[in-house]
Amino acid sequence: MTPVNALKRIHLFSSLSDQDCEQLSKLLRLQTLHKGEVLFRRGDEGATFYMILSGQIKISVSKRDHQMTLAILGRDEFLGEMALLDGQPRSADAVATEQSCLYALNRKDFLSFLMTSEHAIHAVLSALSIRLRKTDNQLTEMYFLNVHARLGKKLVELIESRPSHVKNDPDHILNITQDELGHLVGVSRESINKALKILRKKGILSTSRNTIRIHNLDLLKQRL
Amino acid sequence: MTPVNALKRIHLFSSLSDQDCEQLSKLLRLQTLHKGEVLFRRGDEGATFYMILSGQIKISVSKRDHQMTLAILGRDEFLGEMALLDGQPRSADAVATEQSCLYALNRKDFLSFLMTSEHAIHAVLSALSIRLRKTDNQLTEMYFLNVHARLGKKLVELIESRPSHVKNDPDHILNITQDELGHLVGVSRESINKALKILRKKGILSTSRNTIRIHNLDLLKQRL
DNA sequence: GATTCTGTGTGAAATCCTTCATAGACGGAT
DNA sequence: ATCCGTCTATGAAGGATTTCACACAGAATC
Repeated sequence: MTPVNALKRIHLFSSLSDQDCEQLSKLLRLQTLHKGEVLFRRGDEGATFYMILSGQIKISVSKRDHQMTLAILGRDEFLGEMALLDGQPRSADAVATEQSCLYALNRKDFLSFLMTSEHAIHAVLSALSIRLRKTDNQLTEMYFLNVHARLGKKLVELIESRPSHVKNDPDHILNITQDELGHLVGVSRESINKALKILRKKGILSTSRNTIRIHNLDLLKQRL
Repeated sequence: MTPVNALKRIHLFSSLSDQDCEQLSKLLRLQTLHKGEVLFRRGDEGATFYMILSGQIKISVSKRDHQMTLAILGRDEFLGEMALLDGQPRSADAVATEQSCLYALNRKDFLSFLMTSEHAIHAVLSALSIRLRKTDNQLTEMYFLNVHARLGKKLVELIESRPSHVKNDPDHILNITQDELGHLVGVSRESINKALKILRKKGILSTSRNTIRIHNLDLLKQRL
C-alpha cells in the first residue's frame, strides 16, 4: 500500500486530500514499541502527539505499589493531545501493553495540521468530549457504586468494546488478569477476586489464569 | 457599554473583529437564572452552548439522596459544549447556585462560530483538555487519597481559585456548607465534619454556619 | 418572641474494602 | 522433570467511611 493510502485509513486523517496526505506523511514519524515499553511518563514535558496504528497503549497513574488505569487505547485512537493543547506536562504514564506501532507528530506540526482540517478539529473535539464524559462517569460511579456494580459494568464495557467472540463458542472471553481488572475498576485484586467468586457461583462466568469467560452476558447486564 | 464591547470582554470572543462580534451578538440569547434554577438536567437533549457572564453554575450528578459535584463554573467560563461536540445527551445537571446571567448559543451557530475563529477553537480545545486533566486527577485522588487528604486539597483549591481575602483580615474565608463540601470531595457530610474537627484542633481553621475560616493556609498546604 | 428550618457537632454501630498471610495452580525456562 | 515466577483463591483482621441517631445553635419566618 502506498503511504498516502495507509494514512487515509486513519479516521483522523481520512478527509485529507492526496496532496495534504503526502505533505503530512513527511512530518509523521513512525514509532514501534515493544510490549511493556514506556511511551512517556507522568510529569514529562509533552511535545508529541501520537496516533495508534496497531497495538494497545495503557494510560495509567501509579503511586507507591498502587496503580489506577485511566484508559486503554487501541487502533485508530490517539493520545498525547492534552499536553499539546493546554501546555501542561504529561498527566499520566503511557505504556504499550503489547507490541505497538504509532505515528508521532510534533507539537507544531500537529497544531498546524489541526487548523487545516475541519474534519480533524471535529474529531479531536469530539474525542475529548467523549473522554471527558467517560471520566466524569467513572468518577461518579466510583462514588455511587460499590465494587460489585463497578466490576459488572466494567466487564460489560470490556466485552462490548472488543471483539471477544470466538466462532462456535457461545461465551465471551476476556484476556485480562484480575490485577489489571483491579486497576481498571479502582479496587484491590483481592476484592475483584471475591466479587468474581459471587458471579462464578451464580454461573454467570468462570475464571482461569489470565482469562474470564462469560457464559451469560444478559444475566450480567440485568444485574446493573 | 456597546453590545460589541461587552462581547469582547469575554475571553472566548476576544479575538473577533467588530464585524464578527456584531454578527455573533445577533445570534446570542441572553438568559437569566435565579438562584437554584435549573439550566438543564442529565439526560436532556443538549442543543445549546452557554457562556457565563456573571454568577455561578454548578455541574453535578445526583442519585437517590446522594449527589456528586463535578464542577463549579463561574464568570467567563462556558458549559454545554460536550453535548454539542459528541451528540450525546447532557451528562450532568446544571444549576445556578446564585443569580446568574448567561449567553446562550444554539448548536448550529456555536459550531459555525467555532469554525470561523481559530482563537475560539484553541480556547475550547484547551478548556476541554484542562477539564479532562482535572477529572482524571480527581479520579485518581479518589482512589489514592483518603478523606483528610482530599479535603485538604479541595480547601486549598477553593481558596486559590477564588478571591476569598477580605481587607485587614489575615484569614481566608470560604462560604460553603459542609454538605456542599462533601459533594465536592465525594464523601459524606459527617466525614467532612470529622475531618474539619482535626484541622480545627490544630488551629488551622475554624468553622461556623456556612463558613470555613482558614487561619493558616501554609500549614494546610504542607500537610498535602 | 415563638417556631421552624437549616446547618453543625458527635458518638456508636454497621458496612465495605484493604491488607496480610498463605496455599495452590499453571506456564515457561532450564 | 523440576524450578521459578506469576496468577488465582481465600480467610482473618484491621481500617476507613457511611449510616443512623440525636443534640444543639443560629437564621429566617410567622
